[in-house]
Amino acid sequence: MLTEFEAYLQMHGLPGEAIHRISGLATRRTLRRNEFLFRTGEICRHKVFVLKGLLRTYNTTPDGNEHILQFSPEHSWTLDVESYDRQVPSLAGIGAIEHSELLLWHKPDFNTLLAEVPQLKIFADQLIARNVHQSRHRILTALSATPEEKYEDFVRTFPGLLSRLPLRMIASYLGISLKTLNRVRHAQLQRS
Amino acid sequence: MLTEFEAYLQMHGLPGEAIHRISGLATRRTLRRNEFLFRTGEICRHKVFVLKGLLRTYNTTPDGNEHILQFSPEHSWTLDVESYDRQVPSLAGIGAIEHSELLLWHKPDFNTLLAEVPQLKIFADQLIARNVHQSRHRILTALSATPEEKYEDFVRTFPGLLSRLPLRMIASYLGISLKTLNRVRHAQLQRS
DNA sequence: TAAAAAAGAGGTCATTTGACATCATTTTCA
DNA sequence: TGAAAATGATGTCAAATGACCTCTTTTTTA
Repeated sequence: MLTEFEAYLQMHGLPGEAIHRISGLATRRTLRRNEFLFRTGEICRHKVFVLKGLLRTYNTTPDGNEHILQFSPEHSWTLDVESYDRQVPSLAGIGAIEHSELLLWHKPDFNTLLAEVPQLKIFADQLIARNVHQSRHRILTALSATPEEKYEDFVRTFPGLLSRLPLRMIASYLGISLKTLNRVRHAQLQRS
Repeated sequence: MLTEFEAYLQMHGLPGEAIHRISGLATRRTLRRNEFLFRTGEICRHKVFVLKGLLRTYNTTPDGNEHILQFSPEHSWTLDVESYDRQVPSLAGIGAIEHSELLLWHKPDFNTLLAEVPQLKIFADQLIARNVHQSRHRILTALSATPEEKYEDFVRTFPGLLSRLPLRMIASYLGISLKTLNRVRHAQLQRS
């Protein structure tokens, strides 16, 4: 029987043997709601696949405001790029919004896999490409969209997350205040 | 004798034979000031290296506002990721701010190089990683920084570009109005 | 289950920001 | 070189936004 993760890899075209090797080096971890995988200042040592639950990558500004860079629901990958790549203390932290189950790979192990399993390298490159596209889109939205457009874009892009997130986190992700988010939502109700 | 581009590749650790193959497939192109490499709606067919000059990647919103996603000065690479990767009409355009000289590679040619010159693939991966870091940083700045902080960050990050760009383009890059940019600059003068 | 904490709705108000317009200066290019 | 275009500085004003506050409801947890 395949685990859920193995089915995920199979669905993305990886052959059985590759799947076996990748799974073999993973360790499992559970995070309770509001628990952290690591906080600002710690080093991001693992590549992370989210089996179940929902994580957030956040950054805290000097004045104490928290900004959410990314939500990572089930079947997504996450890490703090900068900290992982260079193994330096992170500026961002990752925490669980819901009770979550993760698979972790130590960086050296994952690098070994990338070097020895060509299909994994190809798949990882695809994920990075998608990430680059999404970043572009997010930058453009942040630059040019009104709060209303940002919210509509969020709803369109992550329809499934809307009901799982407190509004203040959506506001934090969009870079607007909770007040403004409420105004947008209220205006939309008026119109419909 | 090495061309400037070949020296650039050598400086980044690529061996002579690889450099030769990469150069061999490039074509040159000159853009005059305000000329476009391609506009919104066209397909981005080339990978681009800027030998001299300065390009901008911009996006025009439905209401006619232009937003600058990226400046590409000499010795940087550029393209419209989405359009290049999938060979679909671009949402962004690329144009010359200054008279510029470029090297272009057709996508199939560059893919051949990536497949056959392992050092190029490694180098390209490094460039992508840097791009991902920069995107993160830009997203965070867009979300959390005040106009003043955005401008200071710009000056810190691209000290050399400041004098080469009209202020309205800097404002467009930062996602603030020219008016606000002027206010910020004026406030800084007051203080110093 | 009861107390505590978090979430969120909404009011008020000061501030920031952008839209629009004008004018002087600089740059471009025919 | 001289006309035309672009640049950018600045004023005015209205609108958008966030900070701060209170109150209610929901959720968490001890």
